[in-house]
Amino acid sequence: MKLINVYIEHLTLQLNQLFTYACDEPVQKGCRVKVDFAHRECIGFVQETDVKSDLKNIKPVLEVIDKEPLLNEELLDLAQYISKRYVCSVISAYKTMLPPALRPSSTYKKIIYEDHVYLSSSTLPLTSKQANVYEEIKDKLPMKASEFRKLTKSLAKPLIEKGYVKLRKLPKSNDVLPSYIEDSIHELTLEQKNAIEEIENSNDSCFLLHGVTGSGKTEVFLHLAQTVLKQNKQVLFLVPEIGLTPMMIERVMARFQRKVAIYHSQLNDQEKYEQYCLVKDKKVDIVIGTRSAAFMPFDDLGLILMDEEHDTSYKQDSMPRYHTRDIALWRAKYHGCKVVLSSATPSLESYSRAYKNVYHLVSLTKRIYDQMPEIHLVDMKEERNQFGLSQRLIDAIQKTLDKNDQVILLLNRRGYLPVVRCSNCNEVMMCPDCGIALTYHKSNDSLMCHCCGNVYRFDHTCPKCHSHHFFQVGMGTERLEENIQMLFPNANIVRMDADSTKRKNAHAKLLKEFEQSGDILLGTQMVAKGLDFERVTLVGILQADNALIHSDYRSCEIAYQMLEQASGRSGRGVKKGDVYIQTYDPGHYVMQSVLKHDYLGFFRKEMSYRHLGVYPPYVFLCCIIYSHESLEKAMDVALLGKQFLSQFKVLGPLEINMRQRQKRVRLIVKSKDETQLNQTIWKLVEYHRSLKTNVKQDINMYPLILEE
DNA sequence: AGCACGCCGACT
DNA sequence: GTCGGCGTGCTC
Repeated sequence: MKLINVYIEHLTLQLNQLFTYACDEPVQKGCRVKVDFAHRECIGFVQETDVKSDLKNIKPVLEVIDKEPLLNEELLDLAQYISKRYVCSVISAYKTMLPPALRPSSTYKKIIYEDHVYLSSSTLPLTSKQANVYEEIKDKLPMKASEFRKLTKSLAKPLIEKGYVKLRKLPKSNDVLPSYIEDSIHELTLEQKNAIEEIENSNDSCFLLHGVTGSGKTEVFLHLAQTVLKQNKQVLFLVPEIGLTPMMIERVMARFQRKVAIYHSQLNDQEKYEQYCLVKDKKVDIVIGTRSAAFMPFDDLGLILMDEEHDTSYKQDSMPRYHTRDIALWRAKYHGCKVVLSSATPSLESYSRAYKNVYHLVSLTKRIYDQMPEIHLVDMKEERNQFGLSQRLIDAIQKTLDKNDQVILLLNRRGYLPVVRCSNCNEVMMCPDCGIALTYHKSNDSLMCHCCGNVYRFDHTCPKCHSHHFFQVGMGTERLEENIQMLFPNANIVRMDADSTKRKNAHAKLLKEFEQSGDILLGTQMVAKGLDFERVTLVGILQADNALIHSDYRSCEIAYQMLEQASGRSGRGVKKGDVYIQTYDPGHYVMQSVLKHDYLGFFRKEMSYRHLGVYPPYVFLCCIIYSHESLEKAMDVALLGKQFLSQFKVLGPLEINMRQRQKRVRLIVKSKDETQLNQTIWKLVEYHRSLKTNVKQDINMYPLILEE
């Protein structure tokens, strides 16, 4: 009797261990099996074959699901690395690495197939009509059966029956590629040429391309990719979750034609599966996509490009909480290829590594059209606030519209009213699950929790005192749109936020609409990222201090990145651009650094604060959240956890927002020694299991955002 | 995470 | 005397 070791699906970190089953059928590492586990059917993922065991009661596997391994050796190894580094189960790493349709889940996801027609040979006689059609279409094969029937009409059947063509079932494919655009090849600037040469001629493996906004980083990317493709190697092109995804895909497609796979969260399961197979079957050389694209089954990777490397969407905020940068570096090492991280506003972590020559720093200091936009800090203490706008910004918008140029306005808050407060009894509408204020959305006349996404009916009656009157304080993008339309009745306004981009491809559609006929693009931070429209010469940022008031250690870095990136959307063409930043604190070093486009100045200042406060990149952090319906219970277990971690500096326990009606308590662990931190956290997992408590412990290694 | 097991209170 | 409440512990 042959024995195998499998990981069991769905069980949390508590059960990150192998279980032995008997299996006489041949089965390989990396395949799924169906097993009986604790009196129910589960999916197991084969990790080891031909193992020895002296356990009694070894059950047989019920069914071998896969003939071929789902993951190759490299990706199986990568899962072990993710599990170790991020303190998560190996099975959770496998799950994120696979497209949903192939995940080791207990519910089978259906893969839809359709018929394709292939050329075949036959000696059976054809009628002249049949022969004519056959001659016409035989060079166009293979094609979809539906298309074939359209072309051949009634002659389809005899051609198939006589064996001149044959049918084969393939997974149904949808065209996920965006509309085709013309490629525009730009003459490289001297800086760009030097950057390309420096990267290609170096023996270093990881580069940080620091280029100011509008300096043509994409063109550098495309040239580097070209060289690698000529060597018949593959290129992975990573982009952040939103915003510039459609624009970047278009440019890569325009340059390299159709041998591109695309992978991002907006694809449905079927589409993801198709794109995954394109890579697995070696039908494409370039993959462009968001963080999940980092797990594509490459066999000969030649280059990894990571655009806007500072973007926080590169870190997954559910298990496994990996950072895409770590995955990129690991895979580059495995394939012996280069990684280029790129940003106009690098993360402090990456820039400090470049500073210490861990990464090779390459800089682009000039814009293609050589003119940085001019920044105007508008001191809101001295301005009258009209519908959220200062007179200076209103004048600037009017001037820009008069010139027939375009405007981008950024307000990082969606909805209509961020807080709904009864004007009679001061009651604030709150989310019962999260305990935070609900936002009023006018479009569907409802209250939404921006934490959990729950939507509640709103009958405009206070649940406490039954009054019908509410304060109208604060503003989100929805209300701003209304106000702007009032101020500029002839302007065509496009609003882009999480609400207006919910539908599929809404992103690309809104951007197209703005490009063709829009005057003002108004939105949340997603309008700050990567957009490249030559006619935009004014960017206005409202409530710029919002980002600074968080207590998070990273809030200044995030604020700086957001302001500088948003500023970078202005004046990207021949015309000079302006940026108006409305703030109550124009003297703040974040504002002053943005004013002078002084990244290095910001970096030095922020690093000195991080050093003083003992925060990354000077130490490694781990964030642990204990949750339970009783605050007291969660607090008790958190205190035990803190005791267990007494060798480190631990902040907390601190009560934070509830989630799903569970009270939550947070610990933050700081350590200068990464290995020691990692090992101790694994011991904490063991310790927590030994407590046999029903308080949940959730671990986030190297967190980017602390306030949850 | 489920789901069986087990130890007490309410009820035909 | 039994039905079922949910706290606890195990899963090859």
